Amino acid sequence: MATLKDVALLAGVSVKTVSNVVNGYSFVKPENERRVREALAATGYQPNLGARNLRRGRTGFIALMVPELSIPYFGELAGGVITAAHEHDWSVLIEQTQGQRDPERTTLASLGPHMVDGAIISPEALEKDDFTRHAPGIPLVMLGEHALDVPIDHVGIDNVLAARTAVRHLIETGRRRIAVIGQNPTRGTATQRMAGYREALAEAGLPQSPELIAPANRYHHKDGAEAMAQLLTQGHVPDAVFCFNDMLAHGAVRAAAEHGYVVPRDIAIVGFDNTEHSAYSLPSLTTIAPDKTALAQTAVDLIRDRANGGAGEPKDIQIPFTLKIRESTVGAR
Amino acid sequence: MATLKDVALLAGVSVKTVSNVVNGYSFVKPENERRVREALAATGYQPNLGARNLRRGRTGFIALMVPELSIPYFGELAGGVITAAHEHDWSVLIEQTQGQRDPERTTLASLGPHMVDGAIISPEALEKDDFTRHAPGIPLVMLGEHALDVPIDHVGIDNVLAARTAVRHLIETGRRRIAVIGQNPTRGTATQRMAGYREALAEAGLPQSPELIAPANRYHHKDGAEAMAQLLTQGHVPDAVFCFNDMLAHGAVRAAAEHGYVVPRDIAIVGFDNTEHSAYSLPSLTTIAPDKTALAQTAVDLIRDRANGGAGEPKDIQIPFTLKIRESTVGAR
DNA sequence: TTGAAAGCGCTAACAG
DNA sequence: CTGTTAGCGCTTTCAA
Repeated sequence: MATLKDVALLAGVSVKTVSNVVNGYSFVKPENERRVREALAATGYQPNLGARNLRRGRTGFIALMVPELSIPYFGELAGGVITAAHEHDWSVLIEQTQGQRDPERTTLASLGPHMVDGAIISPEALEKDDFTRHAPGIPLVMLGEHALDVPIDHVGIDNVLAARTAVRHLIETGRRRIAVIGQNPTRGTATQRMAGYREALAEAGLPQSPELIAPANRYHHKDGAEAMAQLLTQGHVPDAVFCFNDMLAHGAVRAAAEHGYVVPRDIAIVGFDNTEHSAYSLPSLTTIAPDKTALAQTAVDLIRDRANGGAGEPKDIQIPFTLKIRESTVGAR
Repeated sequence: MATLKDVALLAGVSVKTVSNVVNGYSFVKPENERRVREALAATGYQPNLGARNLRRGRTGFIALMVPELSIPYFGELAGGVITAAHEHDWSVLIEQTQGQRDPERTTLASLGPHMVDGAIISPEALEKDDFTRHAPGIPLVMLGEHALDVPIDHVGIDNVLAARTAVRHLIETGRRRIAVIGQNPTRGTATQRMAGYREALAEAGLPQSPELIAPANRYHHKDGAEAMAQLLTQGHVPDAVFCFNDMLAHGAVRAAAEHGYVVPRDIAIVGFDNTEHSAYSLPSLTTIAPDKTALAQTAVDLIRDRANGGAGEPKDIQIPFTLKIRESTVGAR
């Protein structure tokens, strides 16, 4: 691999001059520039980013920490982050945590200022303590939850309100026995969505029935299907279910069908995330749709601001969401 | 940020000794080790990976280039690659190309030996020429397609055989007018799957009807739904459809339903990729299931072998696949 | 305008 | 066992 020095030698000039040409700095004597360019081409010189960054004190990378890329929501989000990051000449490093505290903490701690220029983290189980202890010394932005009282930039949607909106919709369409799937005290997301669920019930004067609250460890189809099956076989048949993400919801729809219930006639189901599939499933899924593009953009912008030395209070930015009303609650088909 | 030197100063030893302790090298006098460890703790020392890698001539990163992370198949695959890479102390950098030649080429060219130690690429539209011109000088492994005759390690499934298997299954279950959705001459994947489709038809002595071949530019639900709608409204009603990925298939199922056709009674549908959703949709989707974990593992292993200096002929590794027979072709429910 | 030289933080010879 | 020292490839004063 050709280095600056090689090029300089070949062109018969100093490293500085070559560096100047490469970086388009101050005026270089045309004659020299020509020779440098020739040497550059002849050697096929490619700058060593590692060395350059060492010198400049930046890395050219930002990290993105998500539970699992195999969850379509995070796949979609990650895609958006990569796109947004490219606009600031950043490449994106992705780490997975399974939404568990230990991997989240370890990953956080491993994020040195020498690896990445900043990190976007989507923590589920992290505690305040983990932050204070393992602050990686780089700009950080939290994506999604904000149950933690830590002085870090945050971007997300109003989870409590979103959950309340979803449940309210079920109530407005006449449902009364509304179950929830996804309860999980170790997940920040779950806690907030539970709160919204309870608020909506309270608001409508409906009873809170513990037997209609189904926990879920992971948030895959399987978990939704199992939770739904359990509700149905234990005789706690709801007339609607609010699921904490779309995968749980699709699993629940399937389980309901397998048990002979028709969605939405017998049971209405609403999800959360509006992943691409939900507009095409049978029935299509009513769900909360966060503006994922804005989420990704904003997160990257926040990192950029801090990386450029932006100081001041941590920001907390709310991104809009909408409720997509589809067949799983109003049964158009 | 504390450096080795700071630690050495504080511990009253040389940098070398600190480096030895940090890297667990040769025996260090216990007394010194203790002092070093104290200093390490006191300063909260974190090695500067950039500098270390500069010295070692490695970067600690591998790149993964995929069309879109928002396609669940690639999300699942990327998750597997990240997991496998971690076992070799690599972090994974993800780049998206939209399956288009230009971004693929640009990304390939930008992959210097100083950015990453290797790259796993899942090219769709790249041509041989692009490789010879923009070879990044790092270990490369192609994931998925292998239409190109370039001397690069490759891991994938036998696409032609897989496609043939899928179509054969349709024929065996009595289908005769078998359409295909996803044809696209610029995509390597599509070309191979078309070949398998044709082989299966020929094998069974079925006619090849051009009007049953529906192209698709992108491979999302939308594209599948549109292609299906077009087939149906133009009067080319098939009794089965082979879709080049699961998203197209789900879109097609939905469009069929919207036009009043029942899957699989009127039209059987088979997909490709076996993304998580396909086991839970209504109807669940018959699809080709590549062993994604093996795919990811093997790709990383190939990079590792080359990065460790492994020479020799480019390898071409075939990963097994199975045909998951589900409701969309045999209608259990 | 260009060259020489220092140094980013680290590792690896090479002495001691 | 440990210290000294020379770079890895690059950018950046500082002089010339």
